[in-house]
Amino acid sequence: MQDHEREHEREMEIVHLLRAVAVELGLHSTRFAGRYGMHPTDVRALISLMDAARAGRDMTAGRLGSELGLNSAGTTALVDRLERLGHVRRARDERDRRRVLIEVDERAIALGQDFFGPLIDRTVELLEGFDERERSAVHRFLTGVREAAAGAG
Amino acid sequence: MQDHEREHEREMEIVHLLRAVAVELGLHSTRFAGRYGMHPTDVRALISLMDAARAGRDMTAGRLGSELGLNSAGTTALVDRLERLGHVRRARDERDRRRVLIEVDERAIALGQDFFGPLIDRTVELLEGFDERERSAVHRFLTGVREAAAGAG
DNA sequence: AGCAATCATCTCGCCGAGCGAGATAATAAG
DNA sequence: CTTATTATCTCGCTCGGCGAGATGATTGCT
Repeated sequence: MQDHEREHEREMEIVHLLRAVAVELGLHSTRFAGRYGMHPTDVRALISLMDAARAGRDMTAGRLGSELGLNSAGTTALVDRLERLGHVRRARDERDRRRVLIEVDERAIALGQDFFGPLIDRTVELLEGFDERERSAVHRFLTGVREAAAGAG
Repeated sequence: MQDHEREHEREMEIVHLLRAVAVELGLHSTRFAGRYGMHPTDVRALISLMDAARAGRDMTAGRLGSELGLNSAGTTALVDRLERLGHVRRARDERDRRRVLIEVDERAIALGQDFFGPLIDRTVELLEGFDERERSAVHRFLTGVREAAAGAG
């Protein structure tokens, strides 16, 4: 076998690893959802809401729905479910009273940290064993894949 | 700001990048599903089936369902859908006639390659710009995360 | 061999997530 | 001030997935 063939196999192995990781992370979210009586979409919604909160942006019902690819009916149902579970609150936007702001409850945030925290910690530990050039490689790889996935299809 | 704090921020940035990649790959699968009249579960099923085929393992209805976290009723419905679309065939296992082997149709494989091929190619190209130590870093990172996600929760 | 227990899949009836169409209320445009 | 647009919600429906249980095939026990 030639060198460049061997190299290509090595690259394909990484591609399959990446897919396996994506699947595994999906399953992890699903376990989280199931444990707290939610569905995958609800978890994705909480993640979007926490991202927005961390970035200091406020989130409306409509924006949440469009990020998740839901139409308005589905979005209303989603927020109803999360509100019923006590994970979010609805609040009218006083500047534009057509809009409904969705606020995450502090306990939902704590729940998410309890569940995803260990995984995040393990990942950070892993990265602490890397030197700067290796971390940079991981960073470039992930950035490149994200752009390829967002751009393709 | 201290050095180790800066380093920790860099590591958390990678953690968030990883999550973003997982989300983006999920959305990409969803687009593929929507384009061909399928649901996310159907795509995951085809991926499992192709993985098995590539590894030379044959896949039964029950094993497929358990990999996807479906019960037997849901599995039957899933295989019905895929069969109706012509993506798979049912075949009795002649060694153990209780079992139903699921075979992927060649055209379904071609479909998947058409859709995921460009993304895979872009990823391989990306990796070709990496030297062996960098590739090794990416490989170790993905392996570590996969194990952490599989083990946690 | 013969009968019970187990296993793999399928059928039936139901629940609930998400969609399309359209209603309602608030804001913007003319 | 009337009309168009925007944000959300309501209603009725489809269909993926579940629980319970039926059916057919295999294995174990005696």
